[in-house]
Amino acid sequence: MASVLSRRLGKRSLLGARISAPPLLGDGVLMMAQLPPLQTEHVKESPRLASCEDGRFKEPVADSGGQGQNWPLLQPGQKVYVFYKGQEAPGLVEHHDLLSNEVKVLLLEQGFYVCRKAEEVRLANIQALPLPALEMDLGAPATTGYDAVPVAMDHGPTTEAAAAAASGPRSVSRSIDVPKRKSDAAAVEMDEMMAAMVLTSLSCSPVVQSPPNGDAGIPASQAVGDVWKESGDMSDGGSSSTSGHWSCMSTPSPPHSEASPKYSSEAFSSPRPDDGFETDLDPFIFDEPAPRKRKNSVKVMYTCLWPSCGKVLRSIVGIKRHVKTQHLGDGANSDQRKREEDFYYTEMQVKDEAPPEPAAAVSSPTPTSVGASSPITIQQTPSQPEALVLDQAVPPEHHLSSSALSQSAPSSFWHIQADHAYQALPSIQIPVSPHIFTSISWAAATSTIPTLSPVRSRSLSFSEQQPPPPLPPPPPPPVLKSHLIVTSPLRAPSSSRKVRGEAKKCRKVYGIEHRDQWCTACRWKKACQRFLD
DNA sequence: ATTGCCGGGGA
DNA sequence: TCCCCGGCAAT
Ligand SMILES: [Zn+2]
Repeated sequence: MASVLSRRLGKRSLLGARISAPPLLGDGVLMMAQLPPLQTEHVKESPRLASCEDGRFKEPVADSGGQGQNWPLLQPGQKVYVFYKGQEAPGLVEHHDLLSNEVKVLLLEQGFYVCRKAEEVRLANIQALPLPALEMDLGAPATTGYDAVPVAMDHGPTTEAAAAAASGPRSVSRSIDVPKRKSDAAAVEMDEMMAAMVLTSLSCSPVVQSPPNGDAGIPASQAVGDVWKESGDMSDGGSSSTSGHWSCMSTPSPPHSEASPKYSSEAFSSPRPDDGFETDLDPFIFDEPAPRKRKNSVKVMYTCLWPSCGKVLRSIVGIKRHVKTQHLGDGANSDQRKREEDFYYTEMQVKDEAPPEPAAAVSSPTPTSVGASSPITIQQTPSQPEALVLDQAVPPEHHLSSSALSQSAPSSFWHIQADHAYQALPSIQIPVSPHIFTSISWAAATSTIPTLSPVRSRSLSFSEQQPPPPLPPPPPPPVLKSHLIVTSPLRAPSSSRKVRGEAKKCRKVYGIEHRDQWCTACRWKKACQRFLD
C-alpha cells in the first residue's frame, strides 16, 4: 500500500508515462493470452489448440504432424512472433520445415533460435493488426485520459485484470480466454465510465454526488468520505443535517483537494509543472489553501485540551488564563503545579476568514462535543499529538483533584463570602474580617502563602474595604484643567485605557490561587476597588 | 509571560 | 444586576 502511495506521489510528471507503460505491460500480458485465441480463430478452428494452450512447448507431437497442411509456408527471414518464456517474442523465420511443420525462428531479442510448431508462429503482419488495435484500446483511455482514470483503474479493475492476466497464461484454457477478452473489454469501458465519474466528482461538489452516491463508484464514496471528514472537523454534528449545503461554489477546492490528493493534483496540475513531490502535504498545501485561502491569513489560535472543554481562544494569554482559572483551579491544590497550563492547550493554525464563531473542537474525541459550523479548516500543530497524549494521561488526575478541590469547593466558598465591593463601593468593612478568616484557615490548610499574611494584615488593618474612593483629584482640577489640557495630548491615549496603576492589585497580592480573596471587582476583572491607584 | 481591566455577554 | 471572561494593553 504504502509503496503504491509513495509511488504515485513520487512522480507526478512521470505518472503520465508510468500510466501508459504499466497498462501496456499489463496488456501485453493479457495479449499473450488473447492473441493466440484470436489468431486461432482466424486461421483455424483447430480443436487441438486446447492442447497447446500453453502457447509454448508443444508436446502434441503426434497431431502436429497431421495438420501442417493448411498452415502457410513461412519464408525465411519473414518476421514472426513466437512465444518464448511466456512472452511473445519477435523473431525471424529461419527455416520452415513443412514436413514436421515446425519453424525455426531466430529470436530477435534473445538472439538464438527456437523451434516452434507452425501454428504457434504468428506472422508479424497478422498480429500487427490486433496488437496495435488492442494497445490503442487500452492505451487511449489512459493517455488521452484523464489522469485520474488510470488511478482509479489501479484499484479495482486493474488488479482484477492483472490477476486474470496472470492466471491466464498459466493454466487457463481457451474457453476461458474468450470470455476473458470480453470481460476485459468490459473492464475498459467501465474504466472509462469511472473516469468520467471521477472527473465529474472532482469538478463538482460532493453535494451533487452524495445523494446519488449509491451508484457512485469507489471514487464517489471516497470523495464523500473525505468531505465528511473535512466537514467533520468543523461542523461535526451539524453537518449531518445540513450536509447538503456545500455549494459548488463554496467548495470547489475542498472536494478535490481531499478527494484525491494526488490524482486531482495531476489532473489539474498542468499549470504547475510539479517537480518536487514531497509527501502528501505538498498537494494539500497547494491544492487546498491556495484556492480557498484568499485574503485570509492563517491565524493562530489556541485550543483548550481539557477533556470536555474545547475552548478556542485567540490569544495565548487567553487560553493560558483560561486553563489556569477554569481547569487547573485557581487556588486549591496549587501545590507545586507550575506552568502546567502549558500542557492543556494547543496551538493551531486557522485559516482565518472572519468567521462569526471560530470555535472548533478538534481534539475532542467526541464529534458531537463541540462544533463549529463554519467551514474553516484547522490544522493542528505538529506538537499536537504530544499534547493530546498528555491530555489523555495527565488531566484526568488533575481533573479529579483540582476540579474537585478548587472548582467545586472553593467556588462555593467564594460565593459565600462574596463581597459586593465592586458595585457596592459604599459597602462597609465588616464583611472582610470573617471572609478573611475563613480564607486564611483554608489557605493555611492547603498551603502557606508567603505573600498572604503580610498582605492580608496590611489590607486588613489598612482598609479592607475602601470607602467610596473619594474623587478629589478630578474635581480639583477645574482650574488646572487648562494646564492639563496641555498635557492631555500625551495623556489622551491613556484616556481610553487607564494608565494602569503601579499598585499591586488583588490578583497579584493574593495570587490567582486565592481568588476568593480578591475584591469583587478584581474577580470580575474590573478595576480593582480595594487597591486603588 | 504576567497583570490590569474594558467591553461584551449570559443568566 | 450579578457575574464571568476574552482580548488587549501595559508591564
Ligand atoms: Zn481588587
